[in-house]
Amino acid sequence: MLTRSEEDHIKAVYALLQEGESAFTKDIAERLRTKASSVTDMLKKLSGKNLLKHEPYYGAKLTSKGRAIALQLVRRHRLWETFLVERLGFGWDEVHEVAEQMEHVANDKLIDKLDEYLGHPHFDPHGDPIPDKHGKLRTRKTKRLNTCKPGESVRIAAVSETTDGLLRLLDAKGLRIGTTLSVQDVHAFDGSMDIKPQRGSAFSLSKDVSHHLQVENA
Amino acid sequence: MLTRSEEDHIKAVYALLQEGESAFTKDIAERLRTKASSVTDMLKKLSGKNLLKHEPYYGAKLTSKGRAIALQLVRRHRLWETFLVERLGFGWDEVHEVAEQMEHVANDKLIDKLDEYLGHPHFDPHGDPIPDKHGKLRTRKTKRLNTCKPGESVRIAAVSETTDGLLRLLDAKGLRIGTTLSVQDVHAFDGSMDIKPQRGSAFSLSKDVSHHLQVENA
DNA sequence: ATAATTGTTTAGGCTCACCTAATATATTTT
DNA sequence: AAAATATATTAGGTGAGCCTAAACAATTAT
Repeated sequence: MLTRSEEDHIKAVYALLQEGESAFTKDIAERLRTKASSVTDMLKKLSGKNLLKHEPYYGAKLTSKGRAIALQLVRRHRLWETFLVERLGFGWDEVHEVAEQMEHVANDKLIDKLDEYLGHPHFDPHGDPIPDKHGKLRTRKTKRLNTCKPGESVRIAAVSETTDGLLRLLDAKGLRIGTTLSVQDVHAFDGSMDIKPQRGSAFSLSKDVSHHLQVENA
Repeated sequence: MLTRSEEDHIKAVYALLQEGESAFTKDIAERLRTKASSVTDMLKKLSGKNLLKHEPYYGAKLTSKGRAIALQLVRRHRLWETFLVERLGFGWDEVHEVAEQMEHVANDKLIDKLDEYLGHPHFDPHGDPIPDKHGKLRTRKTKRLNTCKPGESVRIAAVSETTDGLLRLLDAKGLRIGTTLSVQDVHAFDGSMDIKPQRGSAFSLSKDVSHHLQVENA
């Protein structure tokens, strides 16, 4: 049985490894709004429990045991988010905080039943894949919108969930999961991009935004 | 913002005050599976936050602020129990532990939406009343089955939720919330009672059981 | 009324998860 | 290559929430 803090650290390491090569102390601390020295302590502790490998000064990697736990947490988080949006009628920009708390409720039967109740969804409201009972993730070939070239036609598959200002911005522009759009122009100067949704008129997106949109070929 | 432990203590005090006159250190400790000295510490702390009055050696009483918090927790707990049974298909004997965890998820909007989703229920799966948003409880005139006399005809309104062996026993005997039954005989020797459900044949219940059944006139 | 028992509080200690400050290592700049 | 900078670890400290043991208060039995 893990404490909440242990779970949070494992999830942070998992998330950072998803984003890049390694999970560094500093980045973990930033994500958890804590200090690097606290993270070092916890990495040692988790290392002792065989949930991750901590090479001092070179970051952390999860063991398979640790990864299984992280996937379990991600599963819980995304199932609850799905519940909150689809059943309780929350906006997709409001659910992260709440799910962050709910994911720590530890009861396997609960999650199995919730999964069933929701119809075994494969993706959450932000388009992120929900690991199944065994930690298996459905993968898609997606790329970030900012890497697309003028002329490409793509569908929005997922949005990085961490920033809720972003979600409100997308709402305001009428962009959501499943929206199809074509890239009209990319401006080298600032990386901004002119896009045209399938229905609706063209407008431009900053690189900050396009970078957080995962798209797949339409 | 209260910690989980603070919330647990307030709920324990509330529950004990419901059952009897006073909430004593020892009983709180027992309920929380902790030690009396730890409870004393916490009572001091909560006293300082004006959530309860602690008369040393004479137990604790909640202030109105403390009672409001307790009712809030009871509301969360019973709404989640209702969700677990009615939506996820849990048995009524399986939900206490899980709800014990879920009740600590703090988000008012979540509880309001859950309440709405469930259709603003007034009673939980064990027949216990669910406080509304403002902490108001629907009251009924119930009595314990063991206080009934032969010849009385009553309906089961609620079952003390704390003992899950009891709930399984009731399941096995076909007794549930809403079941109507008549009292046939009461044996002075052991306080056991012969009852006959409206449909089905008569059998007897120990005082241990009848004492935990809240009934109302049929 | 005194003694024994039961329950409560106080005193002092422990662990967990954090912190700051100091030190060590790695990386980047000059 | 040396110096400056960024990041990580170690050392030592703090508060929360628990603990045990001892002192204290109230209740019950003799």
